[in-house]
Amino acid sequence: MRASQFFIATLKEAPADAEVVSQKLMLRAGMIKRLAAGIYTWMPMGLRVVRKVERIVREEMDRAGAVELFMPAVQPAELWQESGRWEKYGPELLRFKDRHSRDFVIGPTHEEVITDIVRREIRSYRQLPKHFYQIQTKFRDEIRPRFGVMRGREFTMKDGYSFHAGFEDLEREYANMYATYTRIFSRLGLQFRAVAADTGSIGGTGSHEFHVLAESGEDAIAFCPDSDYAANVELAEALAPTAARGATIEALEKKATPGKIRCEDVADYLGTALTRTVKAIAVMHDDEFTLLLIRGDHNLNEVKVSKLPGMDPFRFATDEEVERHLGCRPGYIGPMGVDRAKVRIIADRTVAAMDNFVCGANEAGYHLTGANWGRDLPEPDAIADIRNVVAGDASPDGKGSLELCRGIEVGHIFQLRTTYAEALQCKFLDEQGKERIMEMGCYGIGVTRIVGAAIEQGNDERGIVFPAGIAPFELVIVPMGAAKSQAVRDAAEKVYRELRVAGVDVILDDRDERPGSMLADWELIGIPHRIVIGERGLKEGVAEFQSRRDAQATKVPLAEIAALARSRICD
RNA sequence: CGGGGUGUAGCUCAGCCUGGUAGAGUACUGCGUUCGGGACGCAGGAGUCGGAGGUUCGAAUCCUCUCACCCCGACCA
Repeated sequence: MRASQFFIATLKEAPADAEVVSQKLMLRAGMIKRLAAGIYTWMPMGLRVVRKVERIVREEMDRAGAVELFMPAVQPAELWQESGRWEKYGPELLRFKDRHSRDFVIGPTHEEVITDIVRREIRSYRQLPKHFYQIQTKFRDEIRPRFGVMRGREFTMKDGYSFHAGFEDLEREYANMYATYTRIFSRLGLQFRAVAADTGSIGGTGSHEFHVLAESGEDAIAFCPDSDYAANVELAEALAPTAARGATIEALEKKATPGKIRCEDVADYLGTALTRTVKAIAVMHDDEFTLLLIRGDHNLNEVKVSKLPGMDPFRFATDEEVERHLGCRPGYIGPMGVDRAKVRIIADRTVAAMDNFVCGANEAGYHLTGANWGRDLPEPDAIADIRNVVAGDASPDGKGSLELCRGIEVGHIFQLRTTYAEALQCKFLDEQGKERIMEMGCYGIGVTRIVGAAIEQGNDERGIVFPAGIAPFELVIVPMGAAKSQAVRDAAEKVYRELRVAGVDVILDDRDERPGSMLADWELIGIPHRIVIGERGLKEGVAEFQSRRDAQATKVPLAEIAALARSRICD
């Protein structure tokens, strides 16, 4: 490729609304153009990256035994009504009517369509198992699109669906996909981690998310460095403390804490540790008022709470409701002296094991110190895991302690079991000639999100640092002052020809820009390797080779530079 | 949807408070000088000031409505 024929449109400044580094760099490098909220054009430079990601995904899916097809983005409402998701999916599902006012959707995912295909095509256990996948445009009408291509409304996704005669075979394919995804993200050059995910309404353990590790990630991940345990923080279990409750040493005392509402402030004011304080969170389920107790330094896990019996759905109580049930406004509420016939108290496992703690006095401006279960107040009505794990917590697998990191979800594998197959009556005949419902798995990869995630992970002050496998070009040849020097032009053309013949994905910058702006452009775009050819070097018969991460260029005899570049690219 | 903010040239923004000929940088075009780290000079093209209505002799500026976008909270690859 010659730069003059290609399309390069870099920007010195990023549009003001760009938030994360990947979005800024992609806009500056001219890879994407925003058309509407969460909707982007992939410009030629960016599209090359998408295509390279797709190619790796496709190769590995094919190798894993999946077979590619291509389903329509536009889908009739009937299928969605049949699966029940026409009602359940909510406003994220983009719906519209055609000219005959028939209802359609733009597919946010393709379970319905693929299940419809399979139920029509597959009759016998002899045709199973089968794994179909596609790389397709999806549309999800996100509440708040942001972070450019990482949470767009229109995006490219690889979605695969496997169909099985029985659960054991689904488990086999699930393991196959786990391995395949691991291979894909490794080949993409990403630092990632597979984590156990919430299986929501389906239940069971059959779901893993693959996260690219990045500070800007929207998901928190708990993992154990001493084992392979990793889980979404929403899911990671906080074990009960192993140490038993201590002796009730301190006397219960009421202390004035004027204006101190947050646990941090109370602890500071009383000169005690934050870990000795207990915060009470008032929630409502229908008309039932419940106080949730967690240690001052911990955070409530709403997913865990909503899984408790009689808590789904719950909401936070209003100030007025708090005052009605406790006779005190929020900030000083606590479990002490409440009417337990009307107020249920659920203590986090950690809180249940605390002694001599600090809590609100249910009187504005006062907290209690030296509170003890049993002596000062009845034991909680229930003890449960209702908090987020924190770094240092014991790993649920008993093999050490947890650490936290942030991640961008780029893949998700899921044992769907028979949910969709049942709704759409996707059946087959088994060996006994008996009709049975198929077991299903689904497997997604956010292709366009990967581009953003890779840049979040690979960038420096000069721009993008792409993993070699997905950069728009593997190598760029930058001739210095080509307009003036026939020797430079000839040398550049010769090296360009050699590399092309060798099968290198090379771009020759024949734009005759000033050296500074050419170099700055290619660093911004993140091309992994470059060869600089100039009069200065040619006099000594050398050109320069430099990889994107190298601090300095290496001088190489002109005759050898193509071979050197080839070997460096293959590393 | 609730709360906050912004709409002026492709991009970054000034001008608005206090109404009076629409600006700068960058990008683009031409010429000249420059040419190994985003050069410089001169000349030029480029904007329904988000839209509609109103106040006024006069509105980018004041008022009302509206649309779009962004940021903070509840969804997902």
